[in-house]
Amino acid sequence: MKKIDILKKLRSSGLRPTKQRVEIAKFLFERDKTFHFTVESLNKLLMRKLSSKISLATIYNTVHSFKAAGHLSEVEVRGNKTYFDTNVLNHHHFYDSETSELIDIDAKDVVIQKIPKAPNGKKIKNVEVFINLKN
Amino acid sequence: MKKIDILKKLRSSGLRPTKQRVEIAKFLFERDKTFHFTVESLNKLLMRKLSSKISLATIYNTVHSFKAAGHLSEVEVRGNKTYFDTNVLNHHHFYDSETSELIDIDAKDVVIQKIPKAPNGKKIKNVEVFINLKN
DNA sequence: TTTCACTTTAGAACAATTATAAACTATAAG
DNA sequence: CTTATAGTTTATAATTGTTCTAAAGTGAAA
Ligand SMILES: [Mn+2]
Ligand SMILES: [Mn+2]
Ligand SMILES: [Zn+2]
Ligand SMILES: [Zn+2]
Repeated sequence: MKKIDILKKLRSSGLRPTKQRVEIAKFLFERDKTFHFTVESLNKLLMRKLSSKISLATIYNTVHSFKAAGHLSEVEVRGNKTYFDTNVLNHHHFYDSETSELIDIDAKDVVIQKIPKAPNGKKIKNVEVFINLKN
Repeated sequence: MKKIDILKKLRSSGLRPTKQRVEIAKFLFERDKTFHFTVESLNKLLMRKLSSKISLATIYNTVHSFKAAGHLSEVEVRGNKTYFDTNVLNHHHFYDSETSELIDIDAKDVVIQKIPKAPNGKKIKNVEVFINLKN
């Protein structure tokens, strides 16, 4: 993903392409593989990468804006930090609790044969499969 | 589950059956259906139920002790509170984000046909299926 | 009964996140 | 270009969930 696309991505979701948002978006979206992160880890990586500092509040704001715009998703991981995911397609995860590392699993690589029907009056929105790993 | 079993359960896991632990264990384990809770919700329910107050620190201590003893499990739910579960068997969940309610799914009611193999050097510990609901 | 390791407790400390409000800036209008 | 302004960033305070501390209390072994 090129910088011009970053600008388009921001503008098309009603987000002004500010210096900070562009830096964060470049960092998050100009990569080939999915990136899973917490705000804390993103902050550390950005501090290392960038000369100028982006305030922590801005990182929170931006990540939430990107999520609201559908450019990031949230992954549920044990512990009390929130994990985000640059893969916004429906997919699943391996989770290595030793390293706290998430690995994507393509939705097509998981086939579920049997699933209970949703409770009365409810529908199934989506199914998430979480595979815990050990050594 | 009767009180005598509660005492056995505590003693057999090396936990002295103190007044507080017995009250909490009775509240958690003397029921037919699985109970999903956060420490906050448990605290509120206990305050309502009991005449004497149990300190929040004790509720945290006790829940952690019960979890360590294998009497409770932890469920991953979006948000930054930790959810606990009186069902310690391998099972799955429906999650209704409208009401923040978890509903158990018996392991045998989910059959997975295809799953990717674990990454190099890792093994699969367990598979958790999380079914998000909508109205 | 006495003793003491284990437990409870109030409150402090800590960690993650959100709110506040003042300074700053992208951009649209003139 | 200027200017006006709504949107944005920032430092910092506030809030929330959880863990730590250390003093007082208690279950149970002897
Ligand atoms: Mn989490
Ligand atoms: Mn959680
Ligand atoms: Zn992912
Ligand atoms: Zn459950």
